[in-house]
Amino acid sequence: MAAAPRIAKRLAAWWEANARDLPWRFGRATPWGVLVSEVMSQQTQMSRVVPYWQAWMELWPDASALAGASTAEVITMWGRLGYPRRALRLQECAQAVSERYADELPRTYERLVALPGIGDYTASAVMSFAYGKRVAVIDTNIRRVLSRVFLGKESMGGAASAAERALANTVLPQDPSASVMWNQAVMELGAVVCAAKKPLCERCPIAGECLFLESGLPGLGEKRTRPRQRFQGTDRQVRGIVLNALRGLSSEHASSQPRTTAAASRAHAAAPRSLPREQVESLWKDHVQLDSCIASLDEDGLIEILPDGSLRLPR
DNA sequence: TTCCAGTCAA
DNA sequence: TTGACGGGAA
Repeated sequence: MAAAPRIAKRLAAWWEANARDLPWRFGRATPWGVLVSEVMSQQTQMSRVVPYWQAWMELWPDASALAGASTAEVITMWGRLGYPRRALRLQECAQAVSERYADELPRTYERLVALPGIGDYTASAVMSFAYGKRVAVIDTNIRRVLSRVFLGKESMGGAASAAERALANTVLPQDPSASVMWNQAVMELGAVVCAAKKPLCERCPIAGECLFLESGLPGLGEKRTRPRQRFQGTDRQVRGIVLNALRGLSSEHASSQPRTTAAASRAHAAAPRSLPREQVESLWKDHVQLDSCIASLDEDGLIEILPDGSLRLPR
């Protein structure tokens, strides 16, 4: 770890020259905007997040604005970002911030992590990126980079171990401002250079300090997470199909892309229509699975089932 | 096929 | 600790 200060210096220079120009970076977003970007980025590539974040923040610039939106509109604006329960949690989070904290995002980790949909990563990211506090951020990129550089091996799957957290805290620069840049730079390096399967070591600013490279990339690409569930034919796919059909109902201008402000206004004004049972059944051949998914969507609060069996987004 | 700025419930 | 939870890109 003695090399950490030297690595931090190289990384800082690399960050200054190579940081992607994302709209919520470089002090251009409010703390709430930063939080929204982090929630949208959970398990989702940044490149896909940008247009959604811009449309979202234009429509709902602060927590109280989002708190006052209809659930149907929130789900519609979430579009095809994936994991739509995140949209529900984000609105619940907005309502909590609006009501409990007078529309001002809390400034402590403990209060942030207590909000709906905000876990350890997002709370830490907001503390660091929005408030400039010295907090170790632990995400999949940082875990991979730190494990490779300082331990010379791949990080294991599953939850971050105590050892990983200790490492992250040990190598984090003492100066708060430097710690923020460190978090962002390490994360960025993991995203664009120190990739999971094909690291671009020839373009890495700290290749000369990397124990993993020095050891010959032992176990690179080795399966270290449990096998992922196939998507085709799963409940996740069916849920997505049902939800997408309902999203298309909210307004005549519905689309899978982030809508314009004007179109969003019309969606807000229009009462969400419902999808007749007959059309619901045409969505998926296996009706047992279909009904199971409809029930789970209902339990999640993502849809409503009307007495006649038709479906709609919650009002 | 795998991976991606994770969170939550069981 | 494990499984469920979207969808798209390489």
